[in-house]
Amino acid sequence: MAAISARRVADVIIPLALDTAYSYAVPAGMALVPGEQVRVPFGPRREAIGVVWALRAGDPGNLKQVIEPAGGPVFSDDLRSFLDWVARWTLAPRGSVLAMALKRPDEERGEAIRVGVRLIGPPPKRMTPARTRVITAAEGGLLFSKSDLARTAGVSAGVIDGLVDEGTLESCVMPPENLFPPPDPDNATTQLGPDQDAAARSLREAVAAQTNSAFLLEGVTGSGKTEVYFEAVAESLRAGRQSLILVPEIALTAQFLDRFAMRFGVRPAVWHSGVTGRKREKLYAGLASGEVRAVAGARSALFLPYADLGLIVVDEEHEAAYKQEDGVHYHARDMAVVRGRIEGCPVVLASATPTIETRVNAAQERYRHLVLPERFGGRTLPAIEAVDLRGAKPQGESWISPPLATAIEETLARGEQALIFLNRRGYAPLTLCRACGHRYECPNCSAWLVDHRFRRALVCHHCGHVARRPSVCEACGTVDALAACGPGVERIAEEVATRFPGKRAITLSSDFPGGTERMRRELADIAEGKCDIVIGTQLVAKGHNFPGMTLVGVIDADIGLSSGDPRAAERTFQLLQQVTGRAGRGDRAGRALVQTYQPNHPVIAALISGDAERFYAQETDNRRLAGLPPFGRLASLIISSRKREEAEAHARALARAAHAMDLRDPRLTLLGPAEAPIILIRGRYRYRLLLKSAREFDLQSFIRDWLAQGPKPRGDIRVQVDIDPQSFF
DNA sequence: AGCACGCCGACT
DNA sequence: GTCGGCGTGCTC
Repeated sequence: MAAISARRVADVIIPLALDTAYSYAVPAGMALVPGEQVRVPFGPRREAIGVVWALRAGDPGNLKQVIEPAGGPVFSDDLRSFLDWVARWTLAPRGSVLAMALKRPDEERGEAIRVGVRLIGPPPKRMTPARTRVITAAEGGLLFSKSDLARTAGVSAGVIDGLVDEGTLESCVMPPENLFPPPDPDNATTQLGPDQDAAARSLREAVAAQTNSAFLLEGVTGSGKTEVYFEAVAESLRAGRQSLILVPEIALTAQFLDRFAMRFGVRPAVWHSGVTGRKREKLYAGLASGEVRAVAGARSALFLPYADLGLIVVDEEHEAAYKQEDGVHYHARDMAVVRGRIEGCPVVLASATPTIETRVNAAQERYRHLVLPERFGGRTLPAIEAVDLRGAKPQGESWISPPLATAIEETLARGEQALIFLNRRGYAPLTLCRACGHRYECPNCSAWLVDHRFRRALVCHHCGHVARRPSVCEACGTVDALAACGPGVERIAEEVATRFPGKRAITLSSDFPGGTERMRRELADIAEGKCDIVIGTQLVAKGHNFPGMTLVGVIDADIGLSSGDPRAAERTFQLLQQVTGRAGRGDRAGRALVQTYQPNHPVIAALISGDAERFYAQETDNRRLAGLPPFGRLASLIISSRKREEAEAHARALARAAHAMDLRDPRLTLLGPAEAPIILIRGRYRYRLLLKSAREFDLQSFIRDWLAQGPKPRGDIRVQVDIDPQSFF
């Protein structure tokens, strides 16, 4: 009938750093649908697997032909629109964005055949105790996997083989294990409080309506946010649709998965970049078929090919881990909102400390704001006091002020635990020579080298450069004249050891020797009260629970306040709020002492007064006045090269190009090159040019033009664009 | 990302 | 003469 339709052309995107779709002739008789994966010839002697972005009738001319369909999940219209949108927003080639969704499962190996056995025949002629146990365990004729049956009967696999030979057991092929048992929406065991219930009802209604909307679900730790959004997940399950719960990388813990299992009877499918091999294949297949109903995943889970997405939750939406800073630069929280809009499903952003961006979106009613006002257990917040270091400066090599030292003594005397927080790894942030004043700087980044006494090394915290800690000054040759300046957690540990002899102290930082396993054991020890003092970096502020801490001491609350980042104040406030919030046990409120040279700084003052709302209001005003996000836009151009001079020269050339284009537009400011330090990451020198513009100005088209008209990167130079998180409603 | 082409210096 | 270093540009 329709012989003409045989002349079809497929526009294919290849998962490489290419933005253009390439057209291929579809051979007569090959059935293809848009979104299907295909194998195509690519270049003189290469084949590639790409995705059919569009199919159209047309003259194939002398186009190359599609080789064959390549199997795997079909990329839905929604998913392709989403990938197009992300590519446009991030100014990345579409192929690069596709590559994030198309990490091909490893070449499929044949399904491993699992052997199962079943009781069928008469007992064997010769009975033994081991054989009796097996027969009893296999009672009922059900199919058991060989290894399971051997384990439950307490015998070795040989006994089972013997029974198969006797004809008592029959061996057969096990059906493949169901890796993704369906969660049960009606498995709830706990009752929600009235506030939780009201919030849950709003979310359930939005999920049931199957239309797009965004929510900010705000509630302090312990207010039961998770239980509330679990109700939205349950509603999505009842509707037969899929749910995605995005969590910051560190939060994909057994703890979270068990909590999910408690509510739904089974754990959710898990996604992060470490999921490989057969697990990954199965997840892809299960997502495409709709069999996988709930996924908990890190930010990259946002790009998976869901068959029918009914809900996206972004847990801890304020977490910086949602921002991807290499390859395609994107913010998963914001892209989640966009995917929800395209898929037509609700998006829930949950946090105890929402970002300013999200607060503003809620205040402007782009997001619906659901608030859980109370701590569920009714636990009181700790009393927070400032220790003004201008008056109570510790003497000499000491960093613990007299008031803090006294508080620690009192705490230990009551047999309770104390947490000492300093967000600085290593022993000392600066090393200099007492004889000539020479400062040890990173040869790559011009940052100070941090003394790591435990490792006997000077380390750059920007690029990871490591040098042996010298005994002779590299500048003047004086022997043993190096002086450590300022404290890191290792140095605090040293002070704790001399001040509180006989007490057990543990230092927790990302340098923790012995890996995750040892860290887990130490954390368990802390929870059981086997430790008196914990000293830690921001690692102790998130994730791990310290049930018995009654005192928190902050050694230097001013760290982070003077950085040029527009989010520095907000981040510092949230970090300090989280860590001081660790003080207190179930039975009574704790106490937090915060050492600072700037007790009147808005961040410190807000922390002490506990008036977070006032702080956020002030900070929002500041952002508005300064034209910073979310009221203005920020973007960075990241110029990177293996050669430092190349990166620097290109940054200068781009800055000159901006002036040549007469872009001294008052709406747009170019910061740098002087303001930005060069840092070395994974062997490449990175240079950031910051661009600031007024809200209505189209930063993206400007950058696109600018990059098109400015100097072309030559050789090894790469230019990447990082558009600041925004609102999309 | 590959892969070819091309233009240079060092070798059988 | 040609082998191979890697800088540049293209892939329907």
